[in-house]
Amino acid sequence: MANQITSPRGTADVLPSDSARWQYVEGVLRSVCERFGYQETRTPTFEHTELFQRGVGDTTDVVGKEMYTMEDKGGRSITLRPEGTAGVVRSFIQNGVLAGTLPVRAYYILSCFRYEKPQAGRLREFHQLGIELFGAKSADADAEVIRIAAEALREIGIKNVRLELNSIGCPDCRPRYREALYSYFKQYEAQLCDTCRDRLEKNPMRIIDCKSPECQAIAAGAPMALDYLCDECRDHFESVKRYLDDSGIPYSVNPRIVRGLDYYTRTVFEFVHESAGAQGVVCGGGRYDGLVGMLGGNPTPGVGFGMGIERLLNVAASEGVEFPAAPAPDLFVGFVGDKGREAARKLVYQLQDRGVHAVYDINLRSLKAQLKYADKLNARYSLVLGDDEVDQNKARLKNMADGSETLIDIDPVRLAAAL
RNA sequence: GUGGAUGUAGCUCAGUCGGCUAGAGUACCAGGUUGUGGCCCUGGGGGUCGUGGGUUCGAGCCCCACUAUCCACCCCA
Repeated sequence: MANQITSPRGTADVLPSDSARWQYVEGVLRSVCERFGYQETRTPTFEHTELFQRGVGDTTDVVGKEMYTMEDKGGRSITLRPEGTAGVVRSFIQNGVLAGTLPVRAYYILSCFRYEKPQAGRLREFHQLGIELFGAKSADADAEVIRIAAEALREIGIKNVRLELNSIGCPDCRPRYREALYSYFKQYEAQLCDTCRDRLEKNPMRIIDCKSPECQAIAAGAPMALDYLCDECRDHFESVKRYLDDSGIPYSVNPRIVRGLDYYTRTVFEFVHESAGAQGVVCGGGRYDGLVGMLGGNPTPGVGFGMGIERLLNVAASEGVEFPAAPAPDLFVGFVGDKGREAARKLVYQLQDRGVHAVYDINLRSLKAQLKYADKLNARYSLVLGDDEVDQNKARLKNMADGSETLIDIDPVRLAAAL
């Protein structure tokens, strides 16, 4: 292993033996999204750095210290996307999508990049499903998006997740709240941790999220965003809760959820898994009514979420969720002797041309080894061709699970029908 | 970025007080059975003991640095 080139830190391989799980999960997510009327969109892996600075926010950790930013040969500053929303918004403004029929419903499955210290459930390249719903400001949109997340988790078979919900207000009411927070924390300034003393000026809402015991104790008495909502925001939040009640989706209001991306307004939510360690947030999202305008489009409301595929897989594994097995061959064709070998190859070609998953041993091993191989591949049926079979055009079709055999003509049409 | 633990075969791991050519299970390959898988038996291939340096007659084991993984903080998916 000394000179072996390894994968860059924080990246992970999906091996052939893992890919069935990925495909299954992605398939479920796609079908849920499409059933709710969402269409897939794909955007570039890298964008102009400014997009994220303006969209996600300069003061966030994600933009401030976690981006993969580089200068390309033309002297442009480009950045590997750290999240999906900004790119989609950029694309939809640029291509006039938001000028068409509203609402617009879109989803994507893509990888994101953040330069963080890797740990379980946290990679430098990770994959997420995201959905975005543009052009609907009513709480119906928030409820729809949350319902999709809940349905996706349910269909994958994840049980121990809880939905946590909060409203962080809008540009009308947030300044009042910010001011109240500021003056509250100001009186305890000396007791706050170093980072929180910093946050006091920049973004006092973040102090609420601090894990240090001192800050937590202070934050316990801090004013809550919910108490400072303007009438519209309060009505909106009440409606979201009511629609969720109608959906039978349980939730708890957690005033501590503030989320680390600046574009959120009003509704923010997280689906948190019980078991997983510190990285229990499987899905997070919310409303971002100001983002389209901030990025130069006509002001258009939006709601969406991101769901981490790796975390989904981790959490599913921890709950013992069973995924469908990788596809196994329908038929393994073994052979003995040159005549058998020729016949086996031709038969496999004919079956493959008819869409049958048929295989033979291209390593030309002993019959015993061939059948061991068939067993490893989990083939449903096997067949052995030798001189006798070729001469009589008949072979014994063997069911690998129970060992039963039936005599059958060596004919691709009959065989395909028998499998 | 901070702190802690760990790194021996593809995988899971033993390896005593520093002492012969570094082991087991599993996986892989072959044979036992010249044309029938799973079970069993036999044999085989596979290691720069994470990397580099140091101590020592001698290092997988002790010391230092680096690196990677895991865990926690932080942040978030």
